[in-house]
Amino acid sequence: MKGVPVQRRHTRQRAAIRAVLEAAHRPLSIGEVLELAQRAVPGLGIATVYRTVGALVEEGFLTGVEIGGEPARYEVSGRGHHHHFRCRRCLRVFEVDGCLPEVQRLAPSGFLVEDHEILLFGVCPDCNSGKKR
Amino acid sequence: MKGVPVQRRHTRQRAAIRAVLEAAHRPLSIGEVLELAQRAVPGLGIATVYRTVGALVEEGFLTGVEIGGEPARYEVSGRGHHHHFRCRRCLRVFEVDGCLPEVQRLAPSGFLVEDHEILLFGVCPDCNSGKKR
DNA sequence: ATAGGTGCAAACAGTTTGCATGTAT
DNA sequence: ATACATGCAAACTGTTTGCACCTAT
Repeated sequence: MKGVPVQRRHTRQRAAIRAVLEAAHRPLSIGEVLELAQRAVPGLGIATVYRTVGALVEEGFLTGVEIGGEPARYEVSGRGHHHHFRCRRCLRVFEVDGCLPEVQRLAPSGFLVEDHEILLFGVCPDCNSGKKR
Repeated sequence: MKGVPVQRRHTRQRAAIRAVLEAAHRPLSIGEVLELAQRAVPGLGIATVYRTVGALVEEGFLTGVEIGGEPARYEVSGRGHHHHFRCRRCLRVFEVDGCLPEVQRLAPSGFLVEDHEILLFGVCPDCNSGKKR
């Protein structure tokens, strides 16, 4: 059987993918990671991005950010509990610090709430000021 | 050119699809709609479900409920502002009445919040009491 | 030398679309 | 009669996987 590797190797593609995600201060989609990482590693294939990002999620280095209907995005872990804002114009997703612990109490009695997600939709500062369209 | 139909027809499949969504008191995925509606219309094809649900959304009869990573679900419109709870065991999605208007204020200044979504994850009463597994 | 990693292409799942046929009006 | 709806299969998109080749260790 194949099994999970017992050891990770340092490769150019893995380094590029990590670098791209660390540099971005917002969650990136697989496509965004591919495009950005290809600047450092031109021949980079999309399968490698999927596999590497998947591995980084398993390692706990990355956390997936799922927003309905759209492809998953990934951000570096460990920035504490936070939520997200998605801009309708540029379609980028931003971090939103803070939370409302009361959300847990929205559920009707009988429902056991273990986790929650708050998503905000609107227009980001850049797009609102007409800067980058 | 093709264009949008100027008139809707009443067909068995459309009636079955509406009925299924009205009977469910929770959002249903395309697959769930197909399975349930096929009890009334055996030969029903999945393309018809996609097209009909899409049309019902355009008409405003249905509203899409998107939960990250999973196929979209649909519920009948007009039940007022509410959010959703997703059970980790049975994977069903339930309505959650109420809201926290303060969520709008989570966004950093400069961000224009136009809408929001709150998702709760956990275990529903059925699954929690060990009823249906 | 060898366990892992990479790129390519094939395989998949969910969704959309073209088209010949069926049917509500 | 005719415009709209349906079912099937093909086409697409995003994601996963098999495999021969490459490379960090």
